[in-house]
Amino acid sequence: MKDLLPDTTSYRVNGRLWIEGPTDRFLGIGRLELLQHIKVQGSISKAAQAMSMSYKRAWELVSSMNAQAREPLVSTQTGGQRGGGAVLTPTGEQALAEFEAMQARFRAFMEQETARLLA
Amino acid sequence: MKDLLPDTTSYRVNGRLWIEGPTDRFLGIGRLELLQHIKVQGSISKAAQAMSMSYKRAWELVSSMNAQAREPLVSTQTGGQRGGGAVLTPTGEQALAEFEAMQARFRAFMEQETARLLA
DNA sequence: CGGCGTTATGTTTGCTCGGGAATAACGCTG
DNA sequence: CAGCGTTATTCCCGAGCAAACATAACGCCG
Repeated sequence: MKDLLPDTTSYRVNGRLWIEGPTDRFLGIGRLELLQHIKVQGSISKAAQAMSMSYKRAWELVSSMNAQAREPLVSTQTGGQRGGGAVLTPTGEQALAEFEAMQARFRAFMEQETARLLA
Repeated sequence: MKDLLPDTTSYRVNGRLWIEGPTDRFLGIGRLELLQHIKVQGSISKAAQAMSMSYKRAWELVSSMNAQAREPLVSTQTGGQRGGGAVLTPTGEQALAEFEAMQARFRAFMEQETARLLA
């Protein structure tokens, strides 16, 4: 492959990986990052802001994930101390960890393929 | 992961893989299928038709691939016997074969991850 | 030499998706 | 009990992107 590319070093293998159910996407890199931000920020709106994503979209993603899992990944509260907030449930923590690991394996796969590209 | 999914058998890992350069995408599954159809049909317009893709889009993809590779992947001719046509160059054949192999490895990776999902 | 099917390319049209605004409800907190 | 920041939800609009349309050029072939 390298012999048909002009500048071999500037090309690389890239991709996206996700878990999908019968109807919708369940978990992808975007949703993963959203979960990570929610874990840190403790709120959907703060997480959305930090990713420069609209609150509406962030809420829709959370809603979609919660609807598809056996138990919600994110637990939300309206009103209260800081106006409300959102935290990861144990289920959410588990999903986060496992999909992070899957993503890591995927990154390794892509690096291997990139290396093969230039070999 | 399986213990947090409602119906374990209906979820699977899916994804997209591509080769990208400094500016554009170079080769992905869509472009691969387009090359396969061009090889069979001998024309961009027939290939586009067979994929229910617009001719313009198909032509743009071919143009992008040809511009990025050291030598064109597709050779075209206007006018003549059958009005013109398009065939894969040896470079195109090689790119096709190598990316098909990469795709096959990617499919295997996704199947492995799907299996791990349900384990 | 006119017709055909193709490549090649610009222009317009249309549609979908997400962004943003608007609004309500909620429950601490001063 | 008013205020605040959050969740939750609806509605409208614009940007972006791909399809559709239009047109030119090309070169064999009857």
